[in-house]
Amino acid sequence: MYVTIPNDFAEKSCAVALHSTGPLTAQTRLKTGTYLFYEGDEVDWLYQVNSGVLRLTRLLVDGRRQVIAFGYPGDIVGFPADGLHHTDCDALSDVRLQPIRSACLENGQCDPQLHHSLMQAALREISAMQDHFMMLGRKSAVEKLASFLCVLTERVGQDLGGFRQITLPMSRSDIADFLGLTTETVSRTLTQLRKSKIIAIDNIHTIIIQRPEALLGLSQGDRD
Amino acid sequence: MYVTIPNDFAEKSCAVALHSTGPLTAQTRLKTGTYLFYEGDEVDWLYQVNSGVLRLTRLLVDGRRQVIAFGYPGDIVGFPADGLHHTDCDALSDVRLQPIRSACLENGQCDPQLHHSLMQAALREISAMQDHFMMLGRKSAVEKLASFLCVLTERVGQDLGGFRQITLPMSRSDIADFLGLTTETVSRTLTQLRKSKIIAIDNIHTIIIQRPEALLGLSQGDRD
DNA sequence: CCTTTGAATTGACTGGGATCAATCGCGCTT
DNA sequence: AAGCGCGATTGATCCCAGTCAATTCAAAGG
Repeated sequence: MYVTIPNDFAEKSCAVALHSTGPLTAQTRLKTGTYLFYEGDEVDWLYQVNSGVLRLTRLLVDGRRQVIAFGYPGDIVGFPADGLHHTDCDALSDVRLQPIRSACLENGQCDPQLHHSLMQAALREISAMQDHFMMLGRKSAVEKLASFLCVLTERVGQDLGGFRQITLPMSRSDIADFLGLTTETVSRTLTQLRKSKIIAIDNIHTIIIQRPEALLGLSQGDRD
Repeated sequence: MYVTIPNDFAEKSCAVALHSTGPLTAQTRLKTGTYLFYEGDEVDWLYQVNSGVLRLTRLLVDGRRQVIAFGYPGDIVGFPADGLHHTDCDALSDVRLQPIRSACLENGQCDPQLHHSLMQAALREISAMQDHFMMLGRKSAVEKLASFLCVLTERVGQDLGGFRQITLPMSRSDIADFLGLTTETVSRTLTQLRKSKIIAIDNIHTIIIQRPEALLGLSQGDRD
Protein backbone atom coordinates (compact mmCIF):
# COMPACT_ATOMS: atom_id res chain seq x y z
CA MET A 1 0.00 0.00 0.00
CA TYR A 2 1.26 3.39 -0.96
CA VAL A 3 -0.25 6.74 -0.26
CA THR A 4 -2.08 7.97 -3.30
CA ILE A 5 -4.65 10.70 -3.65
CA PRO A 6 -7.78 9.17 -2.15
CA ASN A 7 -10.02 9.80 -5.15
CA ASP A 8 -7.87 7.80 -7.49
CA PHE A 9 -7.35 5.20 -4.90
CA ALA A 10 -10.65 3.40 -5.02
CA GLU A 11 -10.29 2.76 -8.72
CA LYS A 12 -6.76 1.66 -9.01
CA SER A 13 -5.38 0.17 -5.84
CA CYS A 14 -8.22 -1.78 -4.40
CA ALA A 15 -7.91 -5.47 -3.92
CA VAL A 16 -7.07 -7.31 -7.09
CA ALA A 17 -9.07 -10.44 -7.56
CA LEU A 18 -6.63 -13.07 -8.67
CA HIS A 19 -8.05 -14.97 -11.58
CA SER A 20 -6.94 -18.51 -11.72
CA THR A 21 -8.58 -21.49 -13.28
CA GLY A 22 -6.09 -23.92 -11.82
CA PRO A 23 -5.87 -24.84 -8.13
CA LEU A 24 -3.85 -22.48 -5.99
CA THR A 25 -1.37 -23.50 -3.34
CA ALA A 26 -2.82 -23.72 0.15
CA GLN A 27 -3.07 -20.50 2.10
CA THR A 28 -0.32 -19.95 4.66
CA ARG A 29 -0.06 -18.08 7.95
CA LEU A 30 2.53 -15.81 9.52
CA LYS A 31 2.64 -14.73 13.15
CA THR A 32 3.16 -11.13 14.29
CA GLY A 33 6.80 -10.14 14.14
CA THR A 34 8.02 -13.02 11.99
CA TYR A 35 9.73 -12.45 8.68
CA LEU A 36 8.38 -13.56 5.33
CA PHE A 37 11.62 -12.85 3.47
CA TYR A 38 14.79 -10.78 3.63
CA GLU A 39 16.56 -8.50 1.18
CA GLY A 40 18.82 -10.64 -0.98
CA ASP A 41 16.75 -13.80 -0.69
CA GLU A 42 15.94 -15.60 -3.89
CA VAL A 43 12.33 -15.20 -4.91
CA ASP A 44 10.38 -18.43 -5.32
CA TRP A 45 6.99 -17.16 -4.25
CA LEU A 46 4.92 -14.02 -4.38
CA TYR A 47 2.17 -13.54 -1.85
CA GLN A 48 -1.22 -11.94 -1.87
CA VAL A 49 -2.25 -10.74 1.56
CA ASN A 50 -5.60 -12.19 2.65
CA SER A 51 -5.73 -10.74 6.13
CA GLY A 52 -3.40 -8.87 8.47
CA VAL A 53 -0.71 -6.35 7.56
CA LEU A 54 2.86 -6.76 6.30
CA ARG A 55 5.71 -4.28 6.48
CA LEU A 56 8.28 -3.94 3.68
CA THR A 57 11.49 -2.17 4.64
CA ARG A 58 14.86 -1.29 3.25
CA LEU A 59 17.96 -0.26 5.19
CA LEU A 60 20.91 1.98 4.41
CA VAL A 61 24.34 0.94 5.67
CA ASP A 62 24.29 3.69 8.32
CA GLY A 63 21.03 2.42 9.79
CA ARG A 64 18.62 4.83 8.18
CA ARG A 65 15.49 3.00 7.23
CA GLN A 66 12.77 3.45 4.68
CA VAL A 67 9.46 1.66 5.01
CA ILE A 68 8.75 0.91 1.36
CA ALA A 69 5.14 -0.14 1.79
CA PHE A 70 2.58 -1.72 4.04
CA GLY A 71 0.98 -4.86 2.66
CA TYR A 72 -2.78 -4.76 3.24
CA PRO A 73 -5.35 -7.36 2.22
CA GLY A 74 -5.50 -7.53 -1.57
CA ASP A 75 -1.91 -6.34 -2.02
CA ILE A 76 0.64 -8.53 -3.73
CA VAL A 77 4.13 -8.45 -2.27
CA GLY A 78 7.45 -9.98 -3.18
CA PHE A 79 7.98 -8.91 -6.78
CA PRO A 80 11.55 -9.85 -7.65
CA ALA A 81 14.15 -7.90 -9.55
CA ASP A 82 16.70 -10.18 -11.15
CA GLY A 83 15.30 -13.05 -9.14
CA LEU A 84 15.99 -11.49 -5.73
CA HIS A 85 14.03 -9.73 -3.02
CA HIS A 86 15.07 -6.13 -2.51
CA THR A 87 13.30 -5.48 0.76
CA ASP A 88 12.82 -7.18 4.10
CA CYS A 89 9.26 -8.18 4.85
CA ASP A 90 7.73 -8.96 8.25
CA ALA A 91 4.29 -9.18 9.79
CA LEU A 92 2.78 -6.32 11.82
CA SER A 93 -0.06 -8.59 12.86
CA ASP A 94 -0.99 -12.21 12.30
CA VAL A 95 -1.25 -12.58 8.56
CA ARG A 96 -2.89 -15.01 6.16
CA LEU A 97 -1.26 -15.25 2.76
CA GLN A 98 -1.97 -16.80 -0.60
CA PRO A 99 1.36 -17.93 -2.06
CA ILE A 100 1.86 -17.71 -5.83
CA ARG A 101 4.77 -19.37 -7.58
CA SER A 102 7.08 -16.69 -8.92
CA ALA A 103 7.38 -18.84 -12.04
CA CYS A 104 3.92 -17.48 -12.86
CA LEU A 105 5.67 -14.22 -13.74
CA GLU A 106 7.16 -16.11 -16.67
CA ASN A 107 5.04 -16.69 -19.67
CA GLY A 108 3.34 -20.04 -20.05
CA GLN A 109 4.61 -21.42 -16.78
CA CYS A 110 1.16 -21.52 -15.29
CA ASP A 111 -2.39 -20.28 -15.63
CA PRO A 112 -2.44 -17.42 -18.17
CA GLN A 113 -5.17 -15.65 -16.20
CA LEU A 114 -2.97 -15.60 -13.11
CA HIS A 115 0.00 -14.41 -15.13
CA HIS A 116 -2.10 -11.57 -16.48
CA SER A 117 -3.30 -10.61 -13.00
CA LEU A 118 0.29 -10.41 -11.79
CA MET A 119 1.29 -8.20 -14.69
CA GLN A 120 -1.61 -5.87 -13.94
CA ALA A 121 -0.67 -5.81 -10.26
CA ALA A 122 2.93 -4.92 -11.11
CA LEU A 123 1.82 -2.12 -13.43
CA ARG A 124 -0.55 -0.75 -10.81
CA GLU A 125 2.26 -0.88 -8.29
CA ILE A 126 4.42 1.30 -10.54
CA SER A 127 1.68 3.89 -10.79
CA ALA A 128 1.02 3.88 -7.05
CA MET A 129 4.72 4.32 -6.36
CA GLN A 130 4.79 7.34 -8.65
CA ASP A 131 2.11 8.93 -6.49
CA HIS A 132 4.18 8.17 -3.45
CA PHE A 133 7.13 10.04 -5.02
CA MET A 134 5.03 13.18 -5.02
CA MET A 135 4.30 12.59 -1.35
CA LEU A 136 7.88 12.06 -0.30
CA GLY A 137 9.33 14.80 -2.45
CA ARG A 138 6.81 17.57 -2.30
CA LYS A 139 4.41 17.35 0.63
CA SER A 140 4.62 18.89 4.11
CA ALA A 141 4.34 16.88 7.31
CA VAL A 142 0.66 17.73 7.75
CA GLU A 143 -0.11 16.86 4.16
CA LYS A 144 1.72 13.57 4.49
CA LEU A 145 -0.09 12.52 7.64
CA ALA A 146 -3.46 13.67 6.32
CA SER A 147 -2.90 11.75 3.07
CA PHE A 148 -1.85 8.68 4.97
CA LEU A 149 -4.93 8.74 7.19
CA CYS A 150 -7.24 9.43 4.26
CA VAL A 151 -5.94 6.49 2.28
CA LEU A 152 -6.22 4.13 5.23
CA THR A 153 -9.74 5.36 5.93
CA GLU A 154 -10.76 4.71 2.33
CA ARG A 155 -9.17 1.34 2.30
CA VAL A 156 -9.73 -0.21 5.72
CA GLY A 157 -11.82 2.32 7.65
CA GLN A 158 -14.71 0.94 9.70
CA ASP A 159 -17.97 2.78 9.97
CA LEU A 160 -18.78 3.91 13.45
CA GLY A 161 -22.15 5.63 13.59
CA GLY A 162 -21.38 8.68 11.46
CA PHE A 163 -17.65 8.72 12.12
CA ARG A 164 -15.10 6.42 10.64
CA GLN A 165 -12.39 4.62 12.54
CA ILE A 166 -9.06 3.13 11.56
CA THR A 167 -6.69 0.78 13.30
CA LEU A 168 -2.96 1.40 12.92
CA PRO A 169 -1.06 -1.85 13.39
CA MET A 170 2.26 -0.08 12.83
CA SER A 171 4.28 2.05 15.26
CA ARG A 172 4.80 5.80 14.98
CA SER A 173 8.32 5.20 13.76
CA ASP A 174 7.02 2.91 11.01
CA ILE A 175 4.74 5.71 9.88
CA ALA A 176 7.65 8.14 10.10
CA ASP A 177 9.93 5.93 8.03
CA PHE A 178 7.17 5.45 5.49
CA LEU A 179 6.48 9.16 5.10
CA GLY A 180 10.04 10.43 5.38
CA LEU A 181 9.56 12.07 8.80
CA THR A 182 10.68 11.46 12.40
CA THR A 183 8.59 9.83 15.13
CA GLU A 184 8.46 13.14 16.98
CA THR A 185 7.04 14.93 13.97
CA VAL A 186 4.46 12.20 13.41
CA SER A 187 3.44 12.45 17.03
CA ARG A 188 3.27 16.24 17.04
CA THR A 189 1.31 16.32 13.80
CA LEU A 190 -1.24 13.83 15.10
CA THR A 191 -1.59 15.92 18.25
CA GLN A 192 -2.16 18.98 16.10
CA LEU A 193 -4.89 17.20 14.10
CA ARG A 194 -6.44 16.04 17.36
CA LYS A 195 -6.42 19.56 18.85
CA SER A 196 -8.12 20.94 15.75
CA LYS A 197 -10.81 18.25 16.23
CA ILE A 198 -10.21 16.67 12.85
CA ILE A 199 -9.33 13.36 14.40
CA ALA A 200 -9.61 11.78 17.83
CA ILE A 201 -7.06 9.35 19.18
CA ASP A 202 -8.98 6.66 20.98
CA ASN A 203 -5.85 4.76 21.83
CA ILE A 204 -2.41 4.63 20.27
CA HIS A 205 -3.53 2.23 17.58
CA THR A 206 -7.06 3.50 17.00
CA ILE A 207 -7.93 6.77 15.31
CA ILE A 208 -11.37 8.21 14.73
CA ILE A 209 -11.84 10.53 11.77
CA GLN A 210 -14.19 13.26 12.95
CA ARG A 211 -13.99 15.57 9.94
CA PRO A 212 -13.09 13.59 6.82
CA GLU A 213 -13.56 16.59 4.48
CA ALA A 214 -11.12 18.66 6.52
CA LEU A 215 -8.60 15.83 6.47
CA LEU A 216 -8.99 15.46 2.72
CA GLY A 217 -8.50 19.20 2.34
CA LEU A 218 -5.29 19.13 4.36
CA SER A 219 -4.02 16.19 2.33
CA GLN A 220 -4.30 18.30 -0.78
CA GLY A 221 -2.58 21.33 0.60
CA ASP A 222 -5.36 23.50 2.01
CA ARG A 223 -4.21 25.80 4.76
CA ASP A 224 -5.56 24.61 8.11
CA MET B 1 16.12 6.44 -14.79
CA TYR B 2 15.96 6.61 -11.05
CA VAL B 3 18.75 7.30 -8.63
CA THR B 4 19.92 4.08 -7.11
CA ILE B 5 23.07 3.29 -5.22
CA PRO B 6 25.74 3.29 -7.93
CA ASN B 7 27.12 -0.16 -7.12
CA ASP B 8 23.83 -1.88 -7.68
CA PHE B 9 23.17 0.20 -10.66
CA ALA B 10 25.40 -1.40 -13.20
CA GLU B 11 23.80 -4.77 -12.61
CA LYS B 12 20.19 -3.97 -12.54
CA SER B 13 19.29 -0.87 -14.44
CA CYS B 14 21.52 -0.93 -17.45
CA ALA B 15 20.01 -1.03 -20.87
CA VAL B 16 17.69 -3.95 -21.38
CA ALA B 17 18.16 -5.68 -24.67
CA LEU B 18 14.71 -6.27 -26.05
CA HIS B 19 14.42 -9.79 -27.35
CA SER B 20 12.10 -10.12 -30.20
CA THR B 21 12.01 -12.69 -32.93
CA GLY B 22 9.33 -10.87 -34.86
CA PRO B 23 9.85 -7.60 -36.72
CA LEU B 24 9.54 -4.47 -34.61
CA THR B 25 7.71 -1.35 -35.63
CA ALA B 26 9.89 1.27 -37.26
CA GLN B 27 11.86 3.54 -34.97
CA THR B 28 10.33 6.98 -34.42
CA ARG B 29 11.70 10.42 -33.60
CA LEU B 30 10.70 13.20 -31.26
CA LYS B 31 12.03 16.76 -31.31
CA THR B 32 13.22 18.64 -28.22
CA GLY B 33 10.31 20.00 -26.22
CA THR B 34 7.58 17.98 -27.86
CA TYR B 35 5.33 15.69 -25.88
CA LEU B 36 5.16 11.93 -26.31
CA PHE B 37 2.04 11.55 -24.17
CA TYR B 38 0.03 13.23 -21.43
CA GLU B 39 -1.39 12.06 -18.13
CA GLY B 40 -4.78 10.52 -18.77
CA ASP B 41 -4.03 9.47 -22.35
CA GLU B 42 -4.87 5.92 -23.29
CA VAL B 43 -1.83 3.74 -23.66
CA ASP B 44 -1.41 2.07 -27.04
CA TRP B 45 2.37 2.04 -27.16
CA LEU B 46 5.32 1.73 -24.85
CA TYR B 47 8.66 3.11 -25.95
CA GLN B 48 12.25 2.13 -25.47
CA VAL B 49 14.57 5.11 -25.67
CA ASN B 50 17.29 4.60 -28.26
CA SER B 51 18.93 8.00 -28.00
CA GLY B 52 18.22 11.32 -26.33
CA VAL B 53 16.52 11.93 -23.00
CA LEU B 54 12.84 12.02 -21.99
CA ARG B 55 11.29 13.66 -18.95
CA LEU B 56 8.34 12.12 -17.09
CA THR B 57 6.43 14.48 -14.83
CA ARG B 58 3.38 14.60 -12.66
CA LEU B 59 1.56 17.70 -11.40
CA LEU B 60 -0.43 18.48 -8.28
CA VAL B 61 -3.49 20.69 -8.64
CA ASP B 62 -1.70 23.60 -6.96
CA GLY B 63 1.15 23.49 -9.45
CA ARG B 64 3.71 21.59 -7.46
CA ARG B 65 5.54 19.24 -9.75
CA GLN B 66 7.41 16.00 -9.36
CA VAL B 67 9.76 14.77 -12.04
CA ILE B 68 9.07 11.04 -11.84
CA ALA B 69 12.00 9.92 -13.95
CA PHE B 70 14.32 10.76 -16.80
CA GLY B 71 14.19 8.34 -19.72
CA TYR B 72 17.71 7.51 -20.87
CA PRO B 73 18.73 5.17 -23.68
CA GLY B 74 17.74 1.64 -22.75
CA ASP B 75 14.88 2.75 -20.51
CA ILE B 76 11.33 1.72 -21.27
CA VAL B 77 8.68 4.35 -20.63
CA GLY B 78 4.92 4.45 -20.80
CA PHE B 79 3.82 1.55 -18.61
CA PRO B 80 0.07 1.91 -18.20
CA ALA B 81 -2.06 1.47 -15.12
CA ASP B 82 -5.61 0.56 -16.00
CA GLY B 83 -4.85 1.36 -19.61
CA LEU B 84 -3.93 4.99 -18.98
CA HIS B 85 -0.77 7.07 -18.74
CA HIS B 86 -0.23 8.55 -15.31
CA THR B 87 2.52 11.01 -16.19
CA ASP B 88 3.26 13.56 -18.85
CA CYS B 89 6.25 12.77 -21.02
CA ASP B 90 8.27 15.17 -23.16
CA ALA B 91 11.67 15.29 -24.79
CA LEU B 92 14.64 17.11 -23.23
CA SER B 93 16.60 16.60 -26.42
CA ASP B 94 15.94 15.10 -29.81
CA VAL B 95 14.98 11.51 -29.12
CA ARG B 96 14.86 8.29 -31.11
CA LEU B 97 12.37 5.74 -29.86
CA GLN B 98 11.46 2.14 -30.48
CA PRO B 99 7.69 1.81 -30.14
CA ILE B 100 6.27 -1.40 -28.68
CA ARG B 101 2.58 -2.22 -28.85
CA SER B 102 1.14 -2.12 -25.35
CA ALA B 103 -0.80 -5.23 -26.30
CA CYS B 104 2.53 -7.01 -25.82
CA LEU B 105 1.93 -6.60 -22.09
CA GLU B 106 -0.91 -9.03 -22.54
CA ASN B 107 -0.15 -12.66 -22.77
CA GLY B 108 0.05 -14.25 -26.20
CA GLN B 109 -0.66 -11.03 -28.08
CA CYS B 110 2.79 -10.96 -29.58
CA ASP B 111 6.30 -12.35 -29.38
CA PRO B 112 6.67 -14.19 -26.01
CA GLN B 113 10.30 -13.07 -25.77
CA LEU B 114 9.25 -9.44 -26.00
CA HIS B 115 6.48 -10.00 -23.49
CA HIS B 116 9.00 -11.48 -21.10
CA SER B 117 11.42 -8.57 -21.57
CA LEU B 118 8.65 -6.12 -20.73
CA MET B 119 7.75 -8.00 -17.56
CA GLN B 120 11.40 -7.96 -16.49
CA ALA B 121 11.64 -4.26 -17.25
CA ALA B 122 8.54 -3.56 -15.16
CA LEU B 123 9.90 -5.57 -12.23
CA ARG B 124 13.25 -3.80 -12.43
CA GLU B 125 11.43 -0.50 -12.49
CA ILE B 126 9.68 -1.36 -9.23
CA SER B 127 12.99 -2.14 -7.57
CA ALA B 128 14.64 1.03 -8.88
CA MET B 129 11.72 3.10 -7.62
CA GLN B 130 12.11 1.59 -4.17
CA ASP B 131 15.69 2.84 -4.12
CA HIS B 132 14.45 6.24 -5.11
CA PHE B 133 12.08 6.24 -2.11
CA MET B 134 15.09 6.04 0.16
CA MET B 135 16.55 9.03 -1.66
CA LEU B 136 13.50 11.21 -1.44
CA GLY B 137 12.62 10.27 2.09
CA ARG B 138 15.90 10.00 3.87
CA LYS B 139 18.79 11.74 2.11
CA SER B 140 20.15 15.27 2.55
CA ALA B 141 20.56 17.73 -0.30
CA VAL B 142 24.25 16.94 -0.71
CA GLU B 143 23.61 13.21 -0.67
CA LYS B 144 20.85 13.60 -3.25
CA LEU B 145 22.96 15.63 -5.64
CA ALA B 146 26.00 13.40 -5.18
CA SER B 147 23.88 10.29 -5.82
CA PHE B 148 22.35 11.87 -8.88
CA LEU B 149 25.72 12.79 -10.38
CA CYS B 150 27.19 9.37 -9.52
CA VAL B 151 24.42 7.52 -11.26
CA LEU B 152 24.62 9.70 -14.35
CA THR B 153 28.39 9.27 -14.44
CA GLU B 154 28.04 5.48 -14.28
CA ARG B 155 25.36 5.46 -16.87
CA VAL B 156 26.25 8.08 -19.46
CA GLY B 157 29.57 9.54 -18.33
CA GLN B 158 32.19 10.12 -21.01
CA ASP B 159 35.86 9.49 -20.34
CA LEU B 160 37.97 12.60 -20.59
CA GLY B 161 41.63 11.79 -20.00
CA GLY B 162 41.46 10.68 -16.38
CA PHE B 163 38.38 12.67 -15.48
CA ARG B 164 34.83 11.83 -16.42
CA GLN B 165 32.30 14.22 -17.84
CA ILE B 166 28.53 14.27 -17.95
CA THR B 167 26.04 16.31 -19.92
CA LEU B 168 22.89 17.43 -18.17
CA PRO B 169 20.13 17.97 -20.73
CA MET B 170 17.69 18.98 -18.00
CA SER B 171 17.38 22.32 -16.19
CA ARG B 172 18.22 22.93 -12.54
CA SER B 173 14.55 22.99 -11.70
CA ASP B 174 14.07 19.60 -13.36
CA ILE B 175 16.79 18.22 -11.13
CA ALA B 176 15.18 19.92 -8.14
CA ASP B 177 11.76 18.47 -8.90
CA PHE B 178 13.31 15.06 -9.39
CA LEU B 179 15.18 15.10 -6.07
CA GLY B 180 12.58 16.90 -3.98
CA LEU B 181 14.57 20.14 -3.62
CA THR B 182 14.36 23.72 -4.93
CA THR B 183 16.38 25.15 -7.81
CA GLU B 184 18.21 27.39 -5.37
CA THR B 185 19.31 24.45 -3.26
CA VAL B 186 20.43 22.51 -6.32
CA SER B 187 22.44 25.51 -7.46
CA ARG B 188 24.00 26.12 -4.05
CA THR B 189 24.86 22.47 -3.60
CA LEU B 190 26.55 22.27 -6.98
CA THR B 191 28.53 25.40 -6.10
CA GLN B 192 29.56 23.76 -2.84
CA LEU B 193 30.75 20.63 -4.67
CA ARG B 194 32.61 22.84 -7.11
CA LYS B 195 34.32 24.82 -4.35
CA SER B 196 35.47 21.63 -2.68
CA LYS B 197 36.97 20.62 -6.05
CA ILE B 198 34.92 17.45 -6.32
CA ILE B 199 33.34 18.61 -9.55
CA ALA B 200 33.97 21.36 -12.06
CA ILE B 201 31.19 23.08 -13.95
CA ASP B 202 32.42 23.55 -17.47
CA ASN B 203 29.18 25.12 -18.56
CA ILE B 204 25.66 24.94 -17.22
CA HIS B 205 25.00 21.63 -18.94
CA THR B 206 28.43 20.05 -18.64
CA ILE B 207 29.93 18.76 -15.40
CA ILE B 208 33.35 17.25 -14.91
CA ILE B 209 33.79 14.78 -12.09
CA GLN B 210 37.20 15.49 -10.60
CA ARG B 211 37.05 13.22 -7.55
CA PRO B 212 34.64 10.36 -8.16
CA GLU B 213 35.52 8.59 -4.89
CA ALA B 214 34.69 11.71 -2.89
CA LEU B 215 31.40 12.06 -4.74
CA LEU B 216 30.55 8.43 -4.09
CA GLY B 217 31.39 8.93 -0.43
CA LEU B 218 29.09 11.93 -0.16
CA SER B 219 26.31 10.02 -1.89
CA GLN B 220 26.47 7.44 0.87
CA GLY B 221 26.45 9.87 3.73
CA ASP B 222 30.12 10.53 4.49
CA ARG B 223 30.71 13.88 6.12
CA ASP B 224 32.29 16.26 3.64
C1' DC C 1 -0.99 -4.26 42.95
C1' DC C 2 3.48 -2.51 41.82
C1' DT C 3 7.51 -2.52 38.87
C1' DT C 4 9.66 -2.67 34.65
C1' DT C 5 10.39 -1.38 29.99
C1' DG C 6 9.85 0.51 25.66
C1' DA C 7 7.02 3.43 22.97
C1' DA C 8 4.74 7.86 22.62
C1' DT C 9 4.36 12.47 23.75
C1' DT C 10 5.90 16.99 24.85
C1' DG C 11 9.27 20.74 25.35
C1' DA C 12 13.34 23.58 24.09
C1' DC C 13 16.40 24.56 20.78
C1' DT C 14 18.86 24.10 16.28
C1' DG C 15 19.69 23.93 11.59
C1' DG C 16 19.02 22.67 6.74
C1' DG C 17 16.62 23.87 3.15
C1' DA C 18 12.77 27.05 1.62
C1' DT C 19 11.52 31.60 0.49
C1' DC C 20 12.04 36.12 -1.22
C1' DA C 21 14.84 39.17 -3.67
C1' DA C 22 18.72 40.94 -6.32
C1' DT C 23 22.18 40.11 -9.69
C1' DC C 24 24.62 37.61 -13.08
C1' DG C 25 25.42 35.21 -17.41
C1' DC C 26 24.42 33.57 -21.72
C1' DG C 27 21.96 32.68 -25.87
C1' DC C 28 18.85 34.92 -29.20
C1' DT C 29 17.04 38.52 -31.91
C1' DT C 30 17.42 42.43 -34.47
C1' DA D 1 27.13 45.09 -31.21
C1' DA D 2 23.36 46.21 -28.27
C1' DG D 3 19.25 44.91 -26.02
C1' DC D 4 16.26 41.51 -24.35
C1' DG D 5 14.72 37.59 -21.59
C1' DC D 6 15.09 33.64 -19.06
C1' DG D 7 17.56 30.50 -16.32
C1' DA D 8 21.23 30.21 -12.90
C1' DT D 9 23.54 31.98 -9.10
C1' DT D 10 24.09 34.33 -4.84
C1' DG D 11 22.56 36.71 -0.62
C1' DA D 12 19.56 37.49 3.45
C1' DT D 13 16.19 35.80 6.22
C1' DC D 14 12.69 32.61 7.81
C1' DC D 15 10.50 28.56 9.33
C1' DC D 16 9.40 23.71 9.33
C1' DA D 17 10.97 19.67 10.77
C1' DG D 18 15.01 17.53 13.04
C1' DT D 19 17.60 16.83 17.26
C1' DC D 20 18.24 16.18 22.00
C1' DA D 21 16.22 15.60 26.34
C1' DA D 22 12.64 14.98 29.80
C1' DT D 23 8.26 13.10 30.93
C1' DT D 24 4.16 10.38 30.37
C1' DC D 25 1.74 6.34 29.16
C1' DA D 26 0.57 1.60 28.60
C1' DA D 27 1.28 -3.14 28.16
C1' DA D 28 3.51 -7.17 30.40
C1' DG D 29 5.24 -9.75 34.14
C1' DG D 30 6.14 -10.76 38.92
